[in-house]
Amino acid sequence: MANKSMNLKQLAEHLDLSQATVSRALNGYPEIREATRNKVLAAAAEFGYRANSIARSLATGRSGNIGIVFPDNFGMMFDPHFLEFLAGAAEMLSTRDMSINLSMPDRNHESSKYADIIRSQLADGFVVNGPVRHDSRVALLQSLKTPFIVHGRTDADVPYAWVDIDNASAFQRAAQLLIGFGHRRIALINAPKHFHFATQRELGLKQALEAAQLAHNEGLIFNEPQTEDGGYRLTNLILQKNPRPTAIMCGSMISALGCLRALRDAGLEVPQDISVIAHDDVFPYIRAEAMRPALTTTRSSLREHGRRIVEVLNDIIDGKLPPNYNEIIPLELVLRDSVGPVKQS
Amino acid sequence: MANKSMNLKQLAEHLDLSQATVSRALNGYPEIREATRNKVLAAAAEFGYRANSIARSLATGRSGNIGIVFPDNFGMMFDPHFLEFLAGAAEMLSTRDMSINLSMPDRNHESSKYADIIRSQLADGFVVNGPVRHDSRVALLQSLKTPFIVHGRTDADVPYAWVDIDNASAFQRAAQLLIGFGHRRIALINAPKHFHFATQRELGLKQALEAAQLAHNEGLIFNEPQTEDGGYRLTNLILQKNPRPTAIMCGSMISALGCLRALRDAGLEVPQDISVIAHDDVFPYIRAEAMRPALTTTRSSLREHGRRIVEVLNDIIDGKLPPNYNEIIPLELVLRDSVGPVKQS
DNA sequence: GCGAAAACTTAAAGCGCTTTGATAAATTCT
DNA sequence: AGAATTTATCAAAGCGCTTTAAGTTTTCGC
Repeated sequence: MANKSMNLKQLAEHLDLSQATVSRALNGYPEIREATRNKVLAAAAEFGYRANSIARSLATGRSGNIGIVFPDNFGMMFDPHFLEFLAGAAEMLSTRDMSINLSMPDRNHESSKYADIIRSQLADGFVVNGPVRHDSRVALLQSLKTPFIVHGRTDADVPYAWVDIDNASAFQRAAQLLIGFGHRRIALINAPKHFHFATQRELGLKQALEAAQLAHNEGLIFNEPQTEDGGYRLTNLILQKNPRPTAIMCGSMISALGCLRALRDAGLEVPQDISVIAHDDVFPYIRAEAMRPALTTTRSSLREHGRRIVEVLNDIIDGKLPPNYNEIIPLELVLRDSVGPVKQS
Repeated sequence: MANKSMNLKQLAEHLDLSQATVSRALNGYPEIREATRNKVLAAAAEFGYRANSIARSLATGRSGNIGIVFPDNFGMMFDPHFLEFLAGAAEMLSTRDMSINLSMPDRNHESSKYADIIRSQLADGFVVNGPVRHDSRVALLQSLKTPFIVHGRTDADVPYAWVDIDNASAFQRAAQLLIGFGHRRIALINAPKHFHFATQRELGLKQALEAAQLAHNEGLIFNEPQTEDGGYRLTNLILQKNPRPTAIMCGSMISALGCLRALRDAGLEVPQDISVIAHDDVFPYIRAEAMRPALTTTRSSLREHGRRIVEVLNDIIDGKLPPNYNEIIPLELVLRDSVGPVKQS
């Protein structure tokens, strides 16, 4: 019954109005009398009428979708945090009756996926995830003349829209905290170098060291995918350094898990023997506050990023914001129990 | 240039053919002469023509999308494995020029999201993720007369399409392995009881115990979201039991991580002091084979599930498979190093 | 009360495709 | 060779909506 629903024509006939009037009433055009609009709205509600979005898209040229193409950074290894981002984006879009068009890049002709989606008019704009420093997608999307926004940043020198956190200053503040506790040798378990955020985090650490007139920590920075076992392996490497670092910074909660595992295996207590700070993307299944000891973290909710970024992207699509708009989402340094003064040895 | 691309009309004019002929040639209809078809194909390639999918959808009534609505099981807490599933689904769809329409359920009027998507013709079918035992979505989608498939199963007594793994027999086999090693008290860190798969896993364990004529393990089964800190907390609880269980089964690699953390904190060696088996959904960032010791697991790739399920769903949509089709994907029991004989005390 | 402006409503075109039903050309059958 | 098929192509309708341009009615100033 409510299944094969009524279309505009039938609704208009039922109301004894033209399709145009009904359409306008539904879409909030001003030239419709209040009485008429109410009648239309009531009937629409009664019959559960909802515009066929395909037809609407064809007429308006707008799909009502935001395109997201899986980033393929490490082959087919997708950062689990990405789901949190998607959830945030979907959540915000659902309040606007929009949705995500999610697809996988073609293995053969890489970049063509975006062009395909545009030509097929499947999305009104894109969010680019997991940008690398030299990311071909920004040039591509620019040449495609389609609205897009990058979650994070690239090294591109052309202007484009992005929303990011201030990775450099976050890690600088975290490092300052460690330095304040007397730490001099600070190791960094970082994402691969081709990610802009990874270079920024390294920069932040180095700036903090410089500001304190400390030596750079050569040989203590590692760039790898932030997996659990990567964190484990790299921490073991770090522990073999001589003199041994007294603090470790981890780029993600997942690598932090591996790091903590290695520390326990080595019989080291946190923070008595060694301090740990991780970056927390706020991932409900792995919570920094539930660790023993609770982890001190730089913290920024990817869910929130997802929400905000589609908000901005929509404004860019609507022309309310310029196509080179950018925004830095502030992040917190959450002090918990995994950082302490350097052990006197 | 390649941006605002040619449409069918222009392509037809260029070729001096009717739109109908060009359309048919492109879509592989048999009544087109080979020579003509080749000419059309060549021109399409030359101009980078690609049918506007919105227009096609309007004409055919098919959207080319599979709808996936975020499952909202624990409030807004989304299982990170879900991303792997999405990746698999997107991957398979991309080979068919289709994509995923991803959206979030409305907080206010729950179920209406599916109806909205159908009325808006945004998807040709749905996959239902994270089914609970009494899941209203199957009845809803059935009443909406739309093709759908469930990833997993519910307790519904009506027939519907699903693809699942045999959780019961997987956990039975795993438990048999433990029993073979002399384990008598086996704890289970399981997902909440309202998930069908959780009840099946419990059933598998109990069947194995029964078959070995062992007492049921009352008080050793825990049902909670499979988080890292949940695994930690529950393992601590388990370790306080008297007599202490000699083996623990974990429903996910994430809870297994917490479990192992608790065991190390308690100074217990795996497998010398206690054996551990986990279920591994194949999550590249947390790998059972990279643990110390490498974890023995029941193993089934969610990525693969995603691929297979959209394949099946498409066949259901096309009428090649019945709407109550179902399939059990086999899973492996991967023997590694975390299971050993019971310690003689 | 009249003309002009404002307020409302409508018919119809158009979005870019697929598909039906008709037509024209090529082939086969007596 | 002419009728009956088969094959290849086309013109036009239709998918369900939005929006333009044109009407019709109401309101208002004087």
